[in-house]
Amino acid sequence: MNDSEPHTTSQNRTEPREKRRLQLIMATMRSIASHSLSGTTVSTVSKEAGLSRGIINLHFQSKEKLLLETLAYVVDEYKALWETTLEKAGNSNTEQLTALIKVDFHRSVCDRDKLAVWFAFWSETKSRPTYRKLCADRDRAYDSMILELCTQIITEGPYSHIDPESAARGLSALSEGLWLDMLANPRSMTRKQAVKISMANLSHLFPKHFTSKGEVIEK
Amino acid sequence: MNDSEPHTTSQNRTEPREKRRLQLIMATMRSIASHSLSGTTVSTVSKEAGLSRGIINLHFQSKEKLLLETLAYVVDEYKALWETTLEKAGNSNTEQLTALIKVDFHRSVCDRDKLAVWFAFWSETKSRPTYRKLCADRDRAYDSMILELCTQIITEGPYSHIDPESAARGLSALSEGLWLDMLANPRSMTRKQAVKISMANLSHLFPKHFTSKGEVIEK
DNA sequence: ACTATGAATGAACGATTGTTCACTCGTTGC
DNA sequence: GCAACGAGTGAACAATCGTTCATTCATAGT
Repeated sequence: MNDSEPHTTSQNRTEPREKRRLQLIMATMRSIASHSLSGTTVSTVSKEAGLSRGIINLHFQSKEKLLLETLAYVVDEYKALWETTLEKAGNSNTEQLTALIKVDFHRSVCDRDKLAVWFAFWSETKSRPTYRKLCADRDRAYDSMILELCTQIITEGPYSHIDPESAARGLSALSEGLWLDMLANPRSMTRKQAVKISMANLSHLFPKHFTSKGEVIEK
Repeated sequence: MNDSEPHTTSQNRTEPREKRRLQLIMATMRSIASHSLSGTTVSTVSKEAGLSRGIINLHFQSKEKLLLETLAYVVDEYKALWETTLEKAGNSNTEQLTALIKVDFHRSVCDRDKLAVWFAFWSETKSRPTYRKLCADRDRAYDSMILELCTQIITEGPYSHIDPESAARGLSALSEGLWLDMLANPRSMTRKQAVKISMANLSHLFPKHFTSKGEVIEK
């Protein structure tokens, strides 16, 4: 009786509040990925969700708040994956750093729709302080953790010629650059290649800790 | 007599065609930087240029074409700087690679308005093939040159364990990631630091060719 | 000094934007 | 089975979008 509901299996007329909100956030990500941020309107999102235009103002007060919650969603998801992965990883600095790198290229992070969302908001941080605040939230935790690991590994090495700050910033910048390549040129940059490049970089930076094949050298 | 003309010194009523076009492209870059791409309208651009709304359709047929020419402008400027720098640089592979890295952090490339333009369009490449084509134009020349240099240096080293392709892609990804940091967080990432990080990376990658202080090792 | 030229303007257009709200309709409790 | 509730709808709104074009005005040629 009810046909052609895009992207949702069961389309009950009334869904639990939280489920609808998530559905709309997903639709927003798809819209940003396929129409870009400047082309994303209330119409494109609601059409993507298979619902009416009014639904967005019902569940989020405005389009702007929907966009903010969409950004918050990918930020929170990244942070959550990041934390659980770090807990599961071994206690050694090398294992933790390896885990951190691999999270960056985890399937759920490198989803093309999500990458489009990241860069859409990143590119607007200069003019929109609210976006910058949310992105900075992610950066802070990530940067301080990676800096701590680099500092400890440099002491362990010892790698007396390496500046911890520069090493840490270089590592995170490399991940971001590889993300951009995956977004802009997915055919020539896969998750697998990105991991390979990142781990190779680690082995050149800390040759006493990482092999050129991306393996960790046990003590 | 004639007061408050934004961003232009002499504001003759009629300017040469090419001068006006450039003025509008500059205004577009400032608008993208301060209002973001999704917030850039014909009104914001013309206001930034201190001219009327109709001026855009007069000199460019449409807003879309103005945006495309703005992207083409930064692409061409980057390529031109890139080529002249390469010509001026020494003949050795190390000097050329160093020159290539330094171009990426040249003052005119890392101008914050231009970085905003780069990322604004990059973030839309997924949904706009026209943008992707222009960006890919830059990438092609850059990537093939950097790959060639890496291949030769690896042979010279020799660095038998390094994959040229991965090394080249890692280098360009690092530059892109550092650009993003300069855009999103200009206080903690300066051009000077970016060069330092890039050159340090080079010294870890090719230790027989580059010192840890960013100097080239002469044969 | 006067006219011809074309660059620049800005009011007006239809289309589309985000938002509102009177309404419809499925669900739940009695 | 019926009434009460609330999630969802979509026509209508003012505002703004990109674009058009008759008009204005500075400049150059005679």
